[in-house]
Amino acid sequence: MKHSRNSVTSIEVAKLAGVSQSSVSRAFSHEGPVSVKTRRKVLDAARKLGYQPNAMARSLITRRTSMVGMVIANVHNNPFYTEVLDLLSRKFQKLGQKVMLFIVNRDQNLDDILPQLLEYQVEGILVTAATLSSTMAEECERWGRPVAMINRYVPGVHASWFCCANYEGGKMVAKLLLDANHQRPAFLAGSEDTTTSIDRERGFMEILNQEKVEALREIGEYTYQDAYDAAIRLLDRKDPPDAIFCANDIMALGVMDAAKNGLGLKIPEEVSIIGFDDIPMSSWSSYSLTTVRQPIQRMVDASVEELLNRIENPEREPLQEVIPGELVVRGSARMPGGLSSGWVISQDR
Amino acid sequence: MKHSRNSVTSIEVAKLAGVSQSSVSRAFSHEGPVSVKTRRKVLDAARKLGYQPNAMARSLITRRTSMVGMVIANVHNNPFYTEVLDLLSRKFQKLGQKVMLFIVNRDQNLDDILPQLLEYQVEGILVTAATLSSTMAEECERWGRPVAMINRYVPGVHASWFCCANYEGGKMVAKLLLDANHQRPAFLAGSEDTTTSIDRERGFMEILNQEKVEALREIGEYTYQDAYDAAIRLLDRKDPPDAIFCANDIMALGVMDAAKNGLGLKIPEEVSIIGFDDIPMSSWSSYSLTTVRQPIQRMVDASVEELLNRIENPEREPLQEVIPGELVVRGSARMPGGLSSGWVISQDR
DNA sequence: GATTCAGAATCAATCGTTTTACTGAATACG
DNA sequence: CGTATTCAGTAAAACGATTGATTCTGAATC
Repeated sequence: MKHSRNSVTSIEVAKLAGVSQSSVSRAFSHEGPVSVKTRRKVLDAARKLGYQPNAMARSLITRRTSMVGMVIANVHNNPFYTEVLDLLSRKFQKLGQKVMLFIVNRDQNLDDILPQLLEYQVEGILVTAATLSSTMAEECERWGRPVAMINRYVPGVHASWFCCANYEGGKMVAKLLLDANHQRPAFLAGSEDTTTSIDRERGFMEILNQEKVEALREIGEYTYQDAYDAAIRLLDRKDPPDAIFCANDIMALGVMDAAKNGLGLKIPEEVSIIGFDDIPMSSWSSYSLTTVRQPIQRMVDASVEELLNRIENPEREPLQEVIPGELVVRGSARMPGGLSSGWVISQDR
Repeated sequence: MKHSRNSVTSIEVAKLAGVSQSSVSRAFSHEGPVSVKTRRKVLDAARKLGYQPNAMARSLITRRTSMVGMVIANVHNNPFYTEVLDLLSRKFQKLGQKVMLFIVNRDQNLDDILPQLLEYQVEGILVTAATLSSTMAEECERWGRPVAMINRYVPGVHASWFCCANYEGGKMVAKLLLDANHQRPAFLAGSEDTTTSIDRERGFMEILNQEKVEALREIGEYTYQDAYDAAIRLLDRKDPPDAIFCANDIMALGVMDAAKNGLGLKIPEEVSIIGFDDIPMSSWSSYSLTTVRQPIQRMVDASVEELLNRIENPEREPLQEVIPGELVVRGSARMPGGLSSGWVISQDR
């Protein structure tokens, strides 16, 4: 089992360049005094040998790794999180951070993932669409490993998080449906254990209750197919809803297909459908889904910057922020007079 | 700039447990002789202090990191690669490998990514949907870092790769279209610089030329919108095609929307559309796209296993494999008699 | 020509493990 | 009883870098 891996060390470079090993180090890390002459000699020798500093050895002494851990769920069934993953990864890259990736199931326990990340000395952890137990989060923070979350929060825990204004988004949708004279709205929930679905529903119901409008409710996993099936159940009853607000876009698309192709209903004439996220497919002409757009870029930027910030300044208190989304009006829902496809309404109107 | 990071070391554990530091090491790595008594003492002390071995220090001496590099492109605009990413990541996880992730643009030069991976001592590199220059690949291999690619190959380079049988897939589609009496097929190419599109087109054209059937051709980026626009150009001419074979599914969906919603054409009565990949959206009832399914699970399994295999056995010659896809018959293309929606035809029929 | 002094180069300690070689104690055996 | 033979445990040398302390230059100053 011989492993003849890359074994060009700074010592060999030093030997070839005729300088000391520390000069090689100095020439690479732009610290300390090195004359242009020796630097040139070193760099030449390094190139000749194909030398590259060993990040493990470096991090051992500097106690910095420039690595962050990234834990993300729902990548395979929700394009929204694909986009988050993509943006996060690129942003970290641009800022010189290496990313150690773990893709998990939404409900998967992270207790065996985090130790691995800590073993590898990641300097911070970014969790998206997966839920961290509060003890685990505290654990990380206590060891000086800041944690930032996107679209999840753990009440009372010492960590950063950035969420879309789900509650307010739900309210906004309810208001619009009522304004457009819907009589019998329904909410299609995603899994019960995610704060996103819960908060969106709470906001939605808040307004309906206020106006004494009763709402139907169905539930499914966060998938196209589950939503499709749930929609059939919902729309096939004797007193079907005239509007369905779905916990996210993927579900809304399933609902649209169920209504249109499954039951032959006209959208939005016979039933209005609204989603949440604004994934790329929602703007496709077969769907033209009216939805609440999540401020994805801002969530990504904010969380990454906050994480790196807290890595540099461990004493800093974690930041938490609720970022408003905006309603994107397309063709899948009847709208109040004056609002037509193409409008984008920010949440704090 | 004080960083009070996790600084519980094996020495402190040793002190608390009243044993030597090497015994702590022994107790953790299940190597060497340790009595149950001392192991228990060590593990107790470790738990009390929250000790975890430092992977950097370990890898420095063992010269193993259990890390692999993963470079992937097109994640944001092609759900197929999202799925690949997801499966790859989980598979590596299951096999105890940590993944260092880089998401790049398809046409991005990897010359600045690879050095970073090598610096961090990844033991192998898995490249998907991005293209590695042959010198770079050789470089990695020469330093004992095996490279495996999915859906890309570099002719003559010493690396592993696993591709879908794109050429044969193109042939299969052409045969079916001809068998179903299409007179005027078209190919909608993705970017010119990807072997996938090129090979699929080559196979497609091969059969058409053989039968002396002329084909139209359009080109667009691998995106819904580009394909939509290209389809309009294609279908709006005086002699429009009666079938369009698209370089991938995302493009096919754009084409379907252009035909159906943009130009009011009936699918498949007025125009047949076929894609490649079989992404989840293709089975949605609004599309019901007939397509060639890539053997994604097998490609992932094979490439991961091959990579790890070559990490353990550096002298092993790299493996290369072309894995057949299968035609999934749905409703978007007229089929020869006897073939109806629901059929799945493997490539080597 | 002796003295300073800054800048360049080197020395050597260090990071937190693994692992080889060695010590000591306990057991087995003739 | 004396000597092999285990087996557990320890000391110490790596691994490949960074970095504070130290020495070495050689030019500038007096």
